[in-house]
Amino acid sequence: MNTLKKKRSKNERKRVLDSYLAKKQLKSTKQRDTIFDVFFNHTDDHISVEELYEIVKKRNPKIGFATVYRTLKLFKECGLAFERNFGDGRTRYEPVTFDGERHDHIICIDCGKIICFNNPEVQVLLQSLAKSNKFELSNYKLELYGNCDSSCESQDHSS
Amino acid sequence: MNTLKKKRSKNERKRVLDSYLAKKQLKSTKQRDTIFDVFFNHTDDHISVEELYEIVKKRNPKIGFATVYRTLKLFKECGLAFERNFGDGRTRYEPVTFDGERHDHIICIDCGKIICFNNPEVQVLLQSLAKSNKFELSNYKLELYGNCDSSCESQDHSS
DNA sequence: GGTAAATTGATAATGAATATCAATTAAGGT
DNA sequence: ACCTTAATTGATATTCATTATCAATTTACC
Ligand SMILES: [Mn+2]
Ligand SMILES: [Mn+2]
Ligand SMILES: [Zn+2]
Ligand SMILES: [Zn+2]
Repeated sequence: MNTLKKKRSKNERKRVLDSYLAKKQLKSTKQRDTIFDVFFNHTDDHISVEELYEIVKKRNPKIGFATVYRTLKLFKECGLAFERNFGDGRTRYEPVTFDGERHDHIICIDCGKIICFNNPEVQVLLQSLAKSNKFELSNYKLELYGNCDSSCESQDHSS
Repeated sequence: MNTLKKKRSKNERKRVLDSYLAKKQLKSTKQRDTIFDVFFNHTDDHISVEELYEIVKKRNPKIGFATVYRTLKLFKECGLAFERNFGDGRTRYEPVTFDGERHDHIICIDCGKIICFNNPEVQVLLQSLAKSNKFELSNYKLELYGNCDSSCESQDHSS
């Protein structure tokens, strides 16, 4: 992803957020700006609320974690972020990328590495599976767990 | 499932539990017997700990809910029960059936109805998907959400 | 029956997430 | 710039499911 594209992305996101705030009669605040900057400039995906809060605090120590919770939920509501719940009990968020399509994850049970994937075959198969059970599929949750390779065991991607 | 088969199943389960208790130097207790009976005679699948506790209390009001938690975990450890976590924040358990194979679920977002399914195609597809990402697949979580039909909305399967 | 170790159940503690609420701040009109 | 109003914030309390604690009880074995 080149610089131009990234810049455009940020502006687009800002526009999405601003129009959502206007539509819902919400206000633009310094705290939301700060969290916006930190969240969308963060390179690592699938950050937990606590992790993001720790980074945000460095920029502005006065921001409370309730605000971080609230703001991430706001990003989710306006379609800028996905909310994730892998098995570890802490909610994580990741930016919605350009295409905006859903995707699923492969998680290494040794080092915590997470790979995102979007496989159309899976979608088709699950759709027909639901149909054959007389269900109208509206959403699904899919997570693969395994080992990424034999050399990752000494690492630790968890916080 | 006829009566003979069900009876054999119960005896087999009892044997599995007893041999596990022996192997781990655990003890057979009245409480474990009661919870065993209630859990494996319960027809509805995917029962929550709280729900099971309420039924167990009718049989023996002195049993504490900590014991129900502990015993369901015991059933899981010895391979007699699956532990489930759908999105509602409460852990559920279901008996492992004869074949013992894993299975996944379709959940109606209107009435809470849950259908279990075991589709070999899914397994194969996910296996190859993991392989193509250089992962050794060891487990996965798959839940489909949708509507079972148009006549279920007035019902309520939640507790 | 006696002994050691496992079990139980009442209760406290945990931890992530949400609710509360007084003080602050943003936005729009004047 | 001031006023008014409603949204926002952050410290704190609360919720809720689950786990930890621990003295009293019960089981298994001799
Ligand atoms: Mn992802
Ligand atoms: Mn099932
Ligand atoms: Zn790994
Ligand atoms: Zn339904």
